[in-house]
Amino acid sequence: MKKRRVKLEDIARKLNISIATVSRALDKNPRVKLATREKVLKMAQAMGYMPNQIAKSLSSGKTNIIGVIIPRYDEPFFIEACRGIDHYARSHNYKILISSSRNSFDFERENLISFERGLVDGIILCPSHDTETFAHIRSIIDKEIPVVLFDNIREMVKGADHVLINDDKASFSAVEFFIKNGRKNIAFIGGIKEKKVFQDRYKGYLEALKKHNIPIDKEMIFHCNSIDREFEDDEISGFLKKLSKKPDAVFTCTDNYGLLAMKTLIKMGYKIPEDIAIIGFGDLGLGDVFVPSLSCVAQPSFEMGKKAAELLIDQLNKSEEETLPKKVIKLKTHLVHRDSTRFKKVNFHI
Amino acid sequence: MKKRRVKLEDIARKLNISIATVSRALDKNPRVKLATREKVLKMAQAMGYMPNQIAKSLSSGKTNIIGVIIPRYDEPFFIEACRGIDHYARSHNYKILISSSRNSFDFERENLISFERGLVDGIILCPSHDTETFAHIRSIIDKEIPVVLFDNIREMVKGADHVLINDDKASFSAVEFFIKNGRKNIAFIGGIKEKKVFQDRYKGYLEALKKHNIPIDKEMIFHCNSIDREFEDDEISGFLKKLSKKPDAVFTCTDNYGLLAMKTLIKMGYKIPEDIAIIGFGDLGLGDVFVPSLSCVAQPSFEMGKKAAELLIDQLNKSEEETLPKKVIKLKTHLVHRDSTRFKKVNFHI
DNA sequence: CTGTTAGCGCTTTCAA
DNA sequence: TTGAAAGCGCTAACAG
Repeated sequence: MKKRRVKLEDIARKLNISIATVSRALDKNPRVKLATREKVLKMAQAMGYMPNQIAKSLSSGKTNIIGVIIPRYDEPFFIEACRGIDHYARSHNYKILISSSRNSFDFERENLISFERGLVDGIILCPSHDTETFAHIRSIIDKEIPVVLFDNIREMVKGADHVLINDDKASFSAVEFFIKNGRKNIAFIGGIKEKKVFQDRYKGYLEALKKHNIPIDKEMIFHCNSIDREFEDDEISGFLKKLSKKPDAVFTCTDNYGLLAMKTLIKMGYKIPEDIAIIGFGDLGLGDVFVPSLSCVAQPSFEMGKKAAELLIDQLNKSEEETLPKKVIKLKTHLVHRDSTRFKKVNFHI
Repeated sequence: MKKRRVKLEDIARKLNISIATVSRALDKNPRVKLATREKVLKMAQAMGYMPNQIAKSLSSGKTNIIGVIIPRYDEPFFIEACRGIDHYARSHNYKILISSSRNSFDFERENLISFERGLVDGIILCPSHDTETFAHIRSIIDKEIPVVLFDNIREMVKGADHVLINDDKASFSAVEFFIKNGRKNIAFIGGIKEKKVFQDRYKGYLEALKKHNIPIDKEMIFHCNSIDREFEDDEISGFLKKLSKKPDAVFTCTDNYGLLAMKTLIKMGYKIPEDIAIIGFGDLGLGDVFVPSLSCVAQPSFEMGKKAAELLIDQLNKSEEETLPKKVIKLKTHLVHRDSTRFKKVNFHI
C-alpha cells in the first residue's frame, strides 16, 4: 500500500537508459545530449521524482547543513544572529540546524559531539557563559570540521574564525558620553560575571571613569546574578532602591536591564533623562516602544550572524589542502540616542 | 593528510570480527556475547569512533529530524512555539530544522518541497497568512510524511493533526471583561485581515458587543496593515489620534499593538486604566516590563509547540499500517490582569 | 555522449 | 553467537 518513492533507477528503466545518465541529466551536466536531458527532466517531472537528500549526502560527503549552537533561544540577540546566519546560508544553498546549549558547558559539548556525526558540514557557535575550556571545540577542528565562533569568546581558538564586537570600547563610549554631558554619578548594571561580554562591558565602564578621573564607587556597581528572567526585576530594583547616593546616569549591559531599571526609577520618582540618563546595550527592538524610549549601544546582531555564515561557507568552499588563514572580525557598534539620553545641549557627535 | 573517519569496518578489522557484529555490539543488541560487546565498545572508544548519521539514516530510512516551518523568526510567539517543539523533540531523540516562510505562500511551499527530499521524518507547520490553499500540504500528506499544523489554520487539512487555541472565545472574554466592568466604548486594533487568527479575534470582539447590546461603531475599529514593524507605530497612533469619541477600553490583537497603543494613549494624556483600559494578546514577556504593565490574553505558545511535537512524534512512532486518527487539539487561554485593567472593584473571576 | 561499476557507512536479513 | 552479503539511493571515476 505504501507508495515507494520514485528513484533514479525507476526513471532509468522507464527510459531504457542508465542511472548515471539520469543522474547527469538532472544535474544539467553538459555531457548529456540535450534531447536526453529533456526527456529525463520531463519523465522525472511526470513521475514526481524527488531526489533523496540523504543518499546524495552520503555519496557526496556533503550535507549542506550548518550546525548552529547558541546559549539560548529566547534572547533576541541570538534570534537576530540566527536570522543573519540563515539569511546568508539560504542564499548559498545551506540550511541551518540550531541547538541551544542552555548556557551549560555540558550541553554545549553534547551538541557539538552530535554534530560530529556527519550531519553538518560546519559549525557556528556562541560559547555559553559556562564554557571555560575550549578543548571540545579544538577537538572538532582537529577532525577538520570548519568552525566559526561568535560573541562571548573568552579565548581565541586556533583554527577557527571569530566574529566579535568591541564590547569594552562600546561601553566605554557610552559611559564617556555620560561624562561629557556632565554626569558624574554613573551606576553600572552588569550581568553574571562569568560571561566574557559582560566582563568587557564592565571593563569599558571602569576605563571611562578612570580616564576622566572619576572615582569608582563600588556601591554604584551591580552585577545581576540570575539567569532567570523572573528575578532580574527584583535584583535590579533592589539594587537601585538601596543606593544611598542618587545616581545621575545608569549604564546597563543589556537593553532588558535598562528597561527594568527605567521602570524602577520611574516608580521611585526619577525624571528621565533630567534626573537620570540611561543607556542600555543591544538595540533589539524594545527600546523604542517604551515611554520614555531607551537609548542604547546598538549591536549589529544580524550582521554578526551573517558574517559568521559567510566565513564558514568560505571555509567550506575551500578545497581540502588550501587552508584559509583564520580570521578575527570585529564589527562596529554605535550609540543610539532616544529619550533616556535626550537632555538639552547634548553633543551628539561623540 | 586528511584523517579519514573511523568506521565500523576499521573496528571490525582490528578485532578480527565482522562489521555486523560490531554494529550489533554498538547497538547493545543482546545477540552479541557480552565479552564481544565490551571488546567492541572499548575499541570503538579507543579509536574515537563516531557513527555516521547520514549512513545510518540512509539505511534505516529515518533521520530523526523534524522540519518546522514558521511564518517568521522574529516573533516571540513562534520562538516560544519552537522552544516547545524543541523541548519535546530533544527529549525524544529528535532534532528540529526550522525554516521561515517569511509569510509568503511561495516560500512556504518551497520549504515544504525541500523537506520532501527525505531530510526530515515529519513536519510541523504554521501556515503563513498568505496561504489560502492547502494543496501543497495535502501533497506532502499523500507522500505519507506526517504533518502537524498549528496556529493560524484557515482550513483543516485531512490527514494532519492540528493544534490551536480558541481565538474568538479568547477575545470574546477579554471584551466581555471590559463590558462587565462598565466600559462601553471599546476600540479594537487588529492585524492584517488575511490572517485567520486576527479574523477570529475580531469575530470574538463583535460577538461580545452584540451579546451585550452595544452598538458597533466602525470608527472604533482598526486593522493594522503593515507587516513591517516600523510602520505599526504610525498606523496605531494615527488611528487613535483621529478618533472623534474617546474610547474607554482597547482590545488589541497582539501585545505589541497593545504596547504601542498604550504609548500613544499616554502621550495623549490618558490615564491608564482609569480613563482607558487595555488588553493585549499573547503574553510573551513584554507586558510586565512596561509601566504601566499590560494586561493580556495569555496564549500557551510553548505548550502549543510542545503539543504539536508530541502529536507528530506519536504519528512517527506508529507503524506503517496502524494509521492514527487525526486530532484537533485546542489549548486553553486565560486573561492576565496587570496595570492596564487594574481598576477598582474589578471582578477578577470572570 | 552514455554505460558500468565501485563505493559512501550502516542495517538487516539469512545462513551458519 | 557470529558472519556474509544485499541493500539504502546517489555520485563519480573509468571505459567505451
